[in-house]
Order: sequence, then structure tokens, then C-alpha cells
Amino acid sequence: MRADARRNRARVLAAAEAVFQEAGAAATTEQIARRAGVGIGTVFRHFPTKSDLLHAIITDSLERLTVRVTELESHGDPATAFYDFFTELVRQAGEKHGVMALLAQTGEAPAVHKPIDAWRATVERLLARAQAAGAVRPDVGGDDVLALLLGLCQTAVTTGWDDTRCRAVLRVVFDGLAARH
Amino acid sequence: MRADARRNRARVLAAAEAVFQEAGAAATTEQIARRAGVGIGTVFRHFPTKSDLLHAIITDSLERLTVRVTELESHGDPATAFYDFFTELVRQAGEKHGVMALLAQTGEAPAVHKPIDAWRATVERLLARAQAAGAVRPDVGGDDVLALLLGLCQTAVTTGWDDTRCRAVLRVVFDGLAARH
Amino acid sequence: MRADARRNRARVLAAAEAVFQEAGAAATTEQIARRAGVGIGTVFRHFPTKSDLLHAIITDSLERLTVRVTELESHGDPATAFYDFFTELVRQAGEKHGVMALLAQTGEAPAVHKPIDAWRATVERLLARAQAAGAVRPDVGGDDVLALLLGLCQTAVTTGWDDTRCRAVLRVVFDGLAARH
Amino acid sequence: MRADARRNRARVLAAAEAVFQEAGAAATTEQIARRAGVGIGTVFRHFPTKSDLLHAIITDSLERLTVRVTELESHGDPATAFYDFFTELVRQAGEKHGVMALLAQTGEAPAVHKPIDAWRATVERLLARAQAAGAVRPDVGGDDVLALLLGLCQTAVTTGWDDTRCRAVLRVVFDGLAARH
DNA sequence: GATGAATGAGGGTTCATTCAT
DNA sequence: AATGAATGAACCCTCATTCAT
Repeated sequence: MRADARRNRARVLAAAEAVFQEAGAAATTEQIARRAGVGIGTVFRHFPTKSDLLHAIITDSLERLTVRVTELESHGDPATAFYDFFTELVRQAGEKHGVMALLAQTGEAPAVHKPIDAWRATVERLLARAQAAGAVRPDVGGDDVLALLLGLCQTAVTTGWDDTRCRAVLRVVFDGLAARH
Repeated sequence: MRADARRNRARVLAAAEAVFQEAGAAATTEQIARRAGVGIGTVFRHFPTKSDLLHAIITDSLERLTVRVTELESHGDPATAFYDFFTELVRQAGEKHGVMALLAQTGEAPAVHKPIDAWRATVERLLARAQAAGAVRPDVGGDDVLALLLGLCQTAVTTGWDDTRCRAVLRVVFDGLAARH
Repeated sequence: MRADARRNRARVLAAAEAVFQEAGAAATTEQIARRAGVGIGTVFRHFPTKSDLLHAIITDSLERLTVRVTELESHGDPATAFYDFFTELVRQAGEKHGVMALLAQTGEAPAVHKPIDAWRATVERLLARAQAAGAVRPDVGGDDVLALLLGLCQTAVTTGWDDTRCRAVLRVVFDGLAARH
Repeated sequence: MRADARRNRARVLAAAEAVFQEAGAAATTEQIARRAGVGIGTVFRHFPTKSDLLHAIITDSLERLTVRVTELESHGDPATAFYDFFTELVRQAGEKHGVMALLAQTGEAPAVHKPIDAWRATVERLLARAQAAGAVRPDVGGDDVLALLLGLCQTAVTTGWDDTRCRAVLRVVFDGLAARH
């Protein structure tokens, strides 16, 4: 029965991510349970608090992203790794709508500071290598890059960018990041 | 009695803006009424729905912004007007925290499409003049600029940028916007 | 509408007392609302917490009892006042079943310490006068009397004493209270 | 495998008594299972309903009390046996807090009438002998004594009597019970 | 027009009980 | 026989909205 429980936990997590995406921060625990095909009690068994669920989603997402960064780093030159990651993230951002909105809501943000901080380190390494390779101007810090990244992701999501818009905006930002002086 | 009503409407609007700023999306109608110094019934008389209230705040804000654009346009060269406006907006974004969060919640965003569209024309004019003056690359459209603007504003608000971060991020974006080719 | 509100508050209070009596500590807020003929929101408007409701019931009850003591004191000799009060209280105890049970539940008791303490003073005065008149042995304190009173009331309620049982038990206790040495 | 089951039953019973004592009526079945060191399923195998568990605790307690009465009867004179039992019971009452509270909750009390009735016979025998020895007035019945007993136990529990209070109250009641006429 | 009391659907959460393993 | 994950009715409480005064 350990296997069942683990499978259900994963199902709930996936359902939560999906529902937060569709319904935004207003997503209900019941909706999540229904989507996962389990009783509401099961959701609470695995995530005693809505905040716990949120925390789990963030941690989970960031872990997958960290894996992706490592992959990119091992395959090509630092500049490509950096810009590909940036591009990929903004394009995929649509999936994170609800979670972002939820994070914006007061009170929950502190709960996810730790996983976010852990991830920040990864992004900073990616940036440092791109800067060492001369592909990114040296006067921007990891936090600035993260800020840009978050901003673009949020808007991509909120206003539903298509591929053309995405490309246009990223071109501007990338030119800005590459600019000397 | 019409004067009374109009004054109350304005008071509620101001109170709502203030309360959304302080309490975020969780602000209740009662808090707004208390802040405005009126009964809750009065709030609902002027804005039959919370959505209506939200709509009014946005419309109101955008109208004030339009005025600001006109002001900037009449005072200096197109490049300065464009970049000053952009900077100012991102810096002031903090004040709109709660409203943004609420907009992110499903169902409300469509309600404010119209006032945003109206404002879009104003921003596009500002951009066109800056481009004509050679201060902004010609291959970005108004929508791209708006997308960047919204993204940065949202993140400024969500993650609480201070002035240093603000300046760093804007430097990158402005360099990107000014870049030739 | 102030009058309406006051009337509703009283209705809720009465309903709560009745429902706690019938359903015991397990009484739900909905039952109370239904009994009072109001919506559940009204109950919460007047008593934001179940604990507040409990507190109000206790305070209310004790105030009525204090009035009753004063009445008895002004009408007859101290001995009669004391024993009549004791008898009356035990006989009426049936009405307080649920409240007593609720008090017994951990966590709520502290909330009602103050009104109980206030009432204690009244009972102590009643006792002191009866002792001064030689009708009650001098070696019992107010707390001892209250303890006896509470114990008998609770059991009267829990086990449903009829008048005969009541008289028999009180005879024993009164003899004990009157005993010299 | 029968031995295992019997041992588990006993463990659950002991755990339930302990947990009800510590957590009061709010004790959950899971707490009990955890304390007993068994799975929650095991608790329900032995006691299909929380009410069954309660019933078993009461029955168990009363059986032990019956044994205690027999012990007291065989060791000394009837008067001492009677008064010692009475005293002992009230003093130990604290241990039954949660169970009493639970009994007070609607619907459960009837379930334990039978074991209480069985025990009544034992107490009545104790009383009859004390009366025959002239140590207790002849005009009180077993039910009166039980009523007093229960009342004092409940209050001892509810209001947390210390030894001094216990002695003071019992002195009054014993004087009343011994009184002639 | 203004007021604020009343309303009740809906949210998060708990826990006795069931059932697959 | 034992386990503990799953279930869902029921609880307390909130808050947008309505309506009597």
C-alpha cells in the first residue's frame, strides 16, 4: 500500500498544478481532489495545508528546472546554455500561472523562499559562466536576471503571449543583456 | 444630494485603491467601506459588484496615466518622454499590488480589457514618436513594449524591488530597446 | 434596525441555551441558527466565535442568578435565603446541561473564569450571612459550597433527578452543612 | 494468533483510557491507536465504533471497582469500608475526565446504562451493611448515594479539586450521611 | 441616498469509519 | 489478523451581496 500512496501523492501534485493553471489562485481543494480522482481527505492526508501543497508544487517545479539547467550546461557552450534556458523558461511559463498568482498573495511567499533560494544558486552559476564567456554584460547580477525572468514569465502567462510576441520581447531583452557598457 | 453621492463615489474609489494596496487581493468590501468612512451599502450602491469596483479602479488609474503621458509629451523631447514614462511607471507599480493580484484571479481580467485597450493607443503614440526620433529601435511594436512594461511592473510589485534593482533592470531593458539591429 | 439587531441577539442567545441543553456540547452553530430562526451568518455577526457564544451564555445566566440572590436576600432571613437558593439552583440545573458539558471541555473554561469569579462573590456573601446567623457550620468556605453546588447541579442534569431524588440528596447535604463540628 | 489479538485488545483499552484522560473528549481514534502502538484498523477491529470503545472502558472500570469493593468489605468494618470507598472514588475521579465528558455528550450515555446498573448492586450492598452497622442514616437509598457520588466525582474532575477541597467537601457530605433523623 | 444587519453558499480542515493490501 | 491509506460528511467560519429601516 506504500506504492498506492506514492502514486496518489504524485497524482494530487499533478492535479494541483493543472488546476492552479486553469483556475488561478482561486483553485479549490475540492477541484484538485476531483481532478486527481481522489477524495478530498486524501489531498489533506498528503498535504495537511493548502500552503503545504503550494510548497510542494514549487519545490517540485524548481527541482525539475534544476535538472534541466544541468542538462543544458553539459551539452553546449555557456552562452547557448544561458540563452536557451531563458527562452525555454519564458515559453513554458504558461504552465505556472496559478502558482505565480498564489505566490503573489501575501502570507504564502515566505513558505517557498527556501526552494527558490536553492534554485537561485543554480541560475547564478549559469549566468556566471555566460558572463565569463563574454556572452552577457558583467554589470548584471543574478538577482537582476531572475527579476527579468520572473517578470517576463508572469506576463507571458497573464497576457497569453504567442511565439511571435515571445521572440520579439526576448530579442530586446537579450540585446540588452549582451550590450557592452 | 448629487454632490454628496459623487463625493462618496470618489472616497470609495480612493479607499479601495489604498486597501487593495495594503491588504492585497484578500481585501474585503467591509475594509474598503470602513476606510472610506461609509456604510457597506454605499459601496454596493456605487459599485454593484466587486468586479465593478475593480474595473473602476483600473479605468481611473489608466486615465490618470494618460494625462501623465500628455504632460510628458508636451514638456520635452520624445526620447526622454518615452524613457521617463517607462521608468516612472515601473517605479510606481508598487502601489498597484492588490489590484494586479486580483486581476490575476480568474474571471476578472477580461473585465478590464477595454480600458487597457484605450490606454494602449496612448502608449503607442509615445513609442512611435520615440522611434521617429531614433531613440528606440524600429523593430519593436507597441504590444511588445506593453508586454515588457506589464511584466516589469508585475514583478516589481510581486517581489518588491527597491530602487537599485529597478535601475539595474531598466538599464538592461533600455539598452535592449535602444540597440540597433 | 438597531432594535432588530438587539432582538436577534437575544433570540440567538436563547436558542443557544436551548440547543445546548438538548444536544449537549455537540450542538452545532447551524442548529442554533435554525432554532433562532436566523441565518448562520447572523449568529457569527453577534458571536464571532463559538467560544464567544458560550461566554455570553454563561455571563447571561450568572447575571440572572445574581439578581435572584439579591431578591432572596431582601425577602427573608439569611438561613432561608441560603437554603432556598441552593435548592432552587439544583432544581433548575437541568437547563444548563450542555453549557456545563461545554465548560468541561478543555480550552473553553478559561474564557468564562471572570464572570464565574464575579458570581462567586455573590454566593460567598449569601453564605457568610447564613453562617453569621448560625445556620451553616463555620468551617466551610465559599469554594466548598460552590463545589457542592456545581457537583449536585451537574448530576441532577446528567442523570435526570426527579423531585424526590432532589429532596433526598439535598436533605443529606443540608444536614451536613448544618452539622456542628 | 488469538493471544496476539487479546493482547492488542487490552493495549488499545489501556491506551484509550490514557488518551481520554490527557486529551479529554476531543481525543481521536488515531491518537489512541498511536498510543497503543497498533494501526488504526486494529482499533476498529476490536471496537467497531467509538461508542463500543467507550462502553468497554466503562465496563472495564466498573469491574475493577467491584473488585475493589469486595476487597474493602473483606478487610474491615462496614463503616470504614463504605467511607473509604467513597473517598477513594472521588479522589481517583480525575482519571476519568475524558470519559465523563464523552458520556455527557448526547447519545452515548444510554450505551453505558447496563454496566452502571450492574455496579449499582455492588454499591448498594456496601451501603446496606454500613447502614446496618449504624454508620449511615437509614433514610437514604442506594440511588441517593450514587447520585451524590457521581455528582462529586464529576465536579472533582471538571474543576480540578485538590486534596484540601476534596476533604472539605467530603466532610460535609459524610456528616450529612451520618446525621440521625 | 445611506446604512448596516441579515443571508447563505462556499472554503479549508478534521476525523470516524471503510477497505485494499 | 493487522495495517494504514482513502473516504466524505460535517464542522466552523468568511464575505460578497441583498434588503429592511
